[in-house]
Amino acid sequence: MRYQPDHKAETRRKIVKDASRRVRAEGTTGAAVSAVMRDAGLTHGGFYKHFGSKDELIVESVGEAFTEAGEWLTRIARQAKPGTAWKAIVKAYLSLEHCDHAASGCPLAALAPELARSDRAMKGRIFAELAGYKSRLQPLMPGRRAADKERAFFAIFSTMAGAIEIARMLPEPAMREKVLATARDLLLRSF
Amino acid sequence: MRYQPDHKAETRRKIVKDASRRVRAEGTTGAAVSAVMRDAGLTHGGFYKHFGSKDELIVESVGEAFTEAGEWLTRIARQAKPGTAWKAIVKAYLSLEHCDHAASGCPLAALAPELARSDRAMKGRIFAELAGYKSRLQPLMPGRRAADKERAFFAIFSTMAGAIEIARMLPEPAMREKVLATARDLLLRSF
DNA sequence: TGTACATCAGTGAACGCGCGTTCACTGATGTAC
DNA sequence: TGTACATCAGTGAACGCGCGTTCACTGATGTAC
Repeated sequence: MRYQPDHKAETRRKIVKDASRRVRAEGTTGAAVSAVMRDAGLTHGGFYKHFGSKDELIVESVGEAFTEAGEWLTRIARQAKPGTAWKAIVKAYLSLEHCDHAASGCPLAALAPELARSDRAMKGRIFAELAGYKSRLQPLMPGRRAADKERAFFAIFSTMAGAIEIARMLPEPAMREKVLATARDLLLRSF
Repeated sequence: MRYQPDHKAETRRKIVKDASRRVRAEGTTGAAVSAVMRDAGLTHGGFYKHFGSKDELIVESVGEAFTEAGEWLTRIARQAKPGTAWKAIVKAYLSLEHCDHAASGCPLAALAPELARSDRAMKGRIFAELAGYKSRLQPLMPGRRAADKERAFFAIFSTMAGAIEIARMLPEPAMREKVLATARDLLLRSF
């Protein structure tokens, strides 16, 4: 064969990774198949050798984004002093760095309303990805019992995603930082 | 003339109102010019008698959405007992009713990430609409000084918009209500 | 060992479609004379 | 008072364009004999 045995699988993974960044940066409609394939160094014609439809790519890209964001935040938690993991997550999530780089950030802040509008079949698969993100991060949340941690997850990620989104609408970095700091203060003093 | 003197202005306002609902329900790319005109009982050909471009309609629709949401929440505040205005706003915003009806709800929860991605010229105009929303609602927020109320506005609307967005991704009403209740609890106990 | 054929990831032209946009036209009313 | 023309909100066909998708083809490698 012309290529290594796992060449095709690697190409597919690269397409998903590139698509994941582009979807977060430009939205699900903004990330065109041809642009994604160009990102991966390929031509658009080969796309359907790897995926059955663009929707399939979108679902996998969103899954990849949740996975990457989950890895990012668990790494942050691992590097934090014992007992401060969730505070480290809040500080990293609510940073100007995250705010100004949607492409490598949390898909909730980048895409939530669009994902909520997707059709039933897709919505189910995307919800499964969100559930995976939650089950990965929930143990790092404050609270004694699992139910407390679950509530903390929802409250903390609601505030963080909303704050990043509002901050991203603001033209001045100083204004963005003000919104992020306000959300940080609310969360750090409330749990 | 064939029509009343203010007929054209009224038609334009109807187009903007209908577009505002459709944009909140389906996103800026989902709300096609022809669909918006059909909503208003017109054909798409007449669109450019009223608007210079689709972007112009989007900006005005988002402005209309902020105005409608501002009126809704100030009405809620007016009907609340003295000193509980912001709590009434939190309860109304974080209701299943609002969660399940994006078309008539807050544009932050329906559109924030898409709006953040719009090009510089549009972004400036959309920021101005957000600033109007903020200046209308900030006086109703908890806190003594204006700076406190501003921080409360950012923190509360971040949490509320994020919670509605996450809830809208969930398939079961009970799960949506759990997220909304969690965000309500956080806000009502933190200010 | 050498030739003919099979495989298959990737190419690039082409498809139909819906989009934003344009434009010649309609037809009811107002105005000029 | 009656006729010719101007106005202008709205119509509907058409435009170019980019999209998702399809498909005949390429060409390097592996296999059959």
